[in-house]
Amino acid sequence: MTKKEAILTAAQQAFGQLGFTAATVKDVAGRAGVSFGLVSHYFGSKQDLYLAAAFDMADRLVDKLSGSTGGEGSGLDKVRRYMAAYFDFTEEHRYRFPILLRCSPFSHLEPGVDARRVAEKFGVFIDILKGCVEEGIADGSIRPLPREKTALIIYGNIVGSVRTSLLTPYESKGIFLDTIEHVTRSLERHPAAGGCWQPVEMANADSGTPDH
Amino acid sequence: MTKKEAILTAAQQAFGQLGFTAATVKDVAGRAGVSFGLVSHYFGSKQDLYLAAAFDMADRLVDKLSGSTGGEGSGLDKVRRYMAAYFDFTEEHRYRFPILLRCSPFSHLEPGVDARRVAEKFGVFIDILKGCVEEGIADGSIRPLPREKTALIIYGNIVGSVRTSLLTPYESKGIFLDTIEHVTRSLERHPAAGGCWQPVEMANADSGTPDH
Amino acid sequence: MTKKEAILTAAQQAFGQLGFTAATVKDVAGRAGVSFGLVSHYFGSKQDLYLAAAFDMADRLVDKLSGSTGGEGSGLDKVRRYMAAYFDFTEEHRYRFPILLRCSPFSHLEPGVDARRVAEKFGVFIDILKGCVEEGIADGSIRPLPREKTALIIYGNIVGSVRTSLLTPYESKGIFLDTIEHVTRSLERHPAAGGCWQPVEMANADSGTPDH
Amino acid sequence: MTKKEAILTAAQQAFGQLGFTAATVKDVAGRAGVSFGLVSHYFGSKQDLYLAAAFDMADRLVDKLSGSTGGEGSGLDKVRRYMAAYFDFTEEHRYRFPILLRCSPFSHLEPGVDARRVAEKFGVFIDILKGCVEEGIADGSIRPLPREKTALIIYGNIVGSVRTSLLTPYESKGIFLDTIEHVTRSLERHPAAGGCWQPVEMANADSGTPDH
DNA sequence: CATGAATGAGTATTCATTCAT
DNA sequence: GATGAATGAATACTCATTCAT
Repeated sequence: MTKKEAILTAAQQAFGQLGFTAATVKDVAGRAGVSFGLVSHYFGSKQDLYLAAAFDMADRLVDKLSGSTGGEGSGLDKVRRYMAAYFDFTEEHRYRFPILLRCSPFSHLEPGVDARRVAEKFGVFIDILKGCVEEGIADGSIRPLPREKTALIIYGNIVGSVRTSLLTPYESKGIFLDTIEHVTRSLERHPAAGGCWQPVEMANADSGTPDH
Repeated sequence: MTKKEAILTAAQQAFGQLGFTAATVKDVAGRAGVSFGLVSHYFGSKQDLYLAAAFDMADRLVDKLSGSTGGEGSGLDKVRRYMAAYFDFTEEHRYRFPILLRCSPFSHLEPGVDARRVAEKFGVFIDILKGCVEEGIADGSIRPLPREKTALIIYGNIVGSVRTSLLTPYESKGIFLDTIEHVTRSLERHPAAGGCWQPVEMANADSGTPDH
Repeated sequence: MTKKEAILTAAQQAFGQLGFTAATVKDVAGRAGVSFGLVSHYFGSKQDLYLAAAFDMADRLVDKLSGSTGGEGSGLDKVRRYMAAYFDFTEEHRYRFPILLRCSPFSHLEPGVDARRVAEKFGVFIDILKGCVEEGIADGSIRPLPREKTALIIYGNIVGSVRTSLLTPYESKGIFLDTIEHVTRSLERHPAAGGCWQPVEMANADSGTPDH
Repeated sequence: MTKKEAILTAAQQAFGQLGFTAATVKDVAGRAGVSFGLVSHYFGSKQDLYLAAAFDMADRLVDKLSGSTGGEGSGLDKVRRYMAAYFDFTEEHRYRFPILLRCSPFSHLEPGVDARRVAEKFGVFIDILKGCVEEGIADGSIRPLPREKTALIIYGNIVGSVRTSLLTPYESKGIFLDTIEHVTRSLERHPAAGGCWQPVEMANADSGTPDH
């Protein structure tokens, strides 16, 4: 790993734990094992570093979501695969993911962070999910529901459970799978049949092998 | 309004907008129209002020939720009334509520804030909701589901939609009512009948008359 | 004890322990069990209170030294009685005396304290001692030594041992009596005879009954 | 002189004049001609700077006292040389020495200063002096006296005269030499002979060439 | 007499940023 | 590429003092 990569990883962890304001450039440099001068040498200002760290994680997540929602399957299946991939990603990057909880349009952006650039970047997450919902309504696996709002509600559902799992002290083992079922029950057009969708697979359903 | 109350209200707004670290005591004093010395005179340290501001809002919300979930009705009804009351509260206190989004165990607590005191305070929100779920399972209005996790998922649903509505630039008009239906569809035991629950009433269903 | 007296006593203790700058008016009020407004009501500014507290102790000490050095006896005897009275006083007022260690021309006066008023007040201590030395030289009990400097050296001897006893963690039990002998050996004109002076009596030679 | 050294020297002067609480970091930076940020960059907190400044002077003084009390001579001679070296040091560093008057176990340590670290450091001064006294008692140049207490009394004598000279407005020219004679008369075993000790030499007997 | 609300100057400390090496 | 010396703006907090009740 180059020193530049080390700085980026350290920034993701530091900002994820402490937030933009409370994390310090010196702390990032310390975690990365480099002098603090090198941070600005590579990434410029603190805000630039923050966005670089967040966007790097966002890009990885977009890749994963795009990959998971492609291919065969009903729209409802794809919604389920989207959720599973999202949850999987949070556990895969347990220490680096939290920056996305902070640097997102669903969170309070701290002053000094350019909100427009963030909203633009994260619109993609909603768009991919909305595409799955639309597909499901078209193929009959999902009830006729308002597309945009339904995507937002599901996304809120996802983030809500991620927050519960990562941040709270409450007992939430297995909440990710339950959340997928919760959403499925609400969306599915033919609950009686029960066979309109495939079971999801999550690499790290309970504990997994997180980074670091 | 006494100056002490003015400081508390100003703190709720300032911390809600900017967060614990980024908000400054000077800013709070300025919003309240008092000298900054008076802030520490009444509330001590910044952290004490932060918790006082958050707990004041939490107490108000607990009162509202307790009141709304009492009385007649099925467990599913009570879940619906809980959600309606919660959403109502966010719109009623549009400028003072956000501190509860930040100072909660579902959020990253900024360094310097005592996490235990927060978790203890907010456990009540989950407990009330869990009580409604248990009641619904007992009276047959809600499917047999894991009680604790279901309460957490619903709570995550609520907070997810509040975040979408208050923080994102996405089009989310009416998302609160849709979220209630989303949760209802997922929980209800007899979807066919459709009559196990009563329509909810929200004082501020779309825009309302927020504070300030 | 009136509240005014309580404030003065509290000030002597607080300033003695913490010094002028580090002690606070609020702390003095707290020790005295009165509101801090009352302190300035009675004593005006912090500096005025400081000097009032110090001068009150100084006046008590001057009375004691004057009383002890009067009456019969050789000059050397009077020097010995002066020292004994001084040491006695420090033990009698163990918690209130230290302000005199701080507020004296032999100490660094903290900025904000009027040095002239202090030097004027404390000149009396040296003058009384110098009078004893002069008497001793005249009556032959003390060697012919420079009067002023000898008084200053003895006074330094006294204060040095008081500091050792009150402030240091070093083993110094009985140091007051040894200091008197140390000074006597240095001053006496006829050491061989050994009978030119009377034994001193100290009320609290080792531990005593200090105030508070 | 590097900026770091300049800060240390400035701190010695500022703390010596004003004391720990009253001296400000800003003042130290101003005297050293550097920005105040550099002070914490090099020395951390104000307390760390205070101890660094005091211990630097203490180390210099220990070196001087050790050097002066080594070599040939009776124990009484060594006590005299110890005193001469001590007095010499105070005049050599007239503006930087006073911090040792403040930051010593013989002074009130201001709140915020670690008393144990100070007591440990300054125990050496007493130990060296006690060594000389013991030597003198052994070789017969000093009367049989309690070793520890005698060392403490002499040390108090020294500090008393230093305080008189440096701090008071009283006429004290030549007091250092008189103090040495005062102590000598008290300690010497054979005053009649008068030849058991050598005359001391002080580099700066009256005014000298102080620093700065 | 007595209280404490209210003010604002002053201080230590943190930290992003720049720049010479 | 890499370091850390150097700066100064910003902030939480303390505290003496004033004044209305």
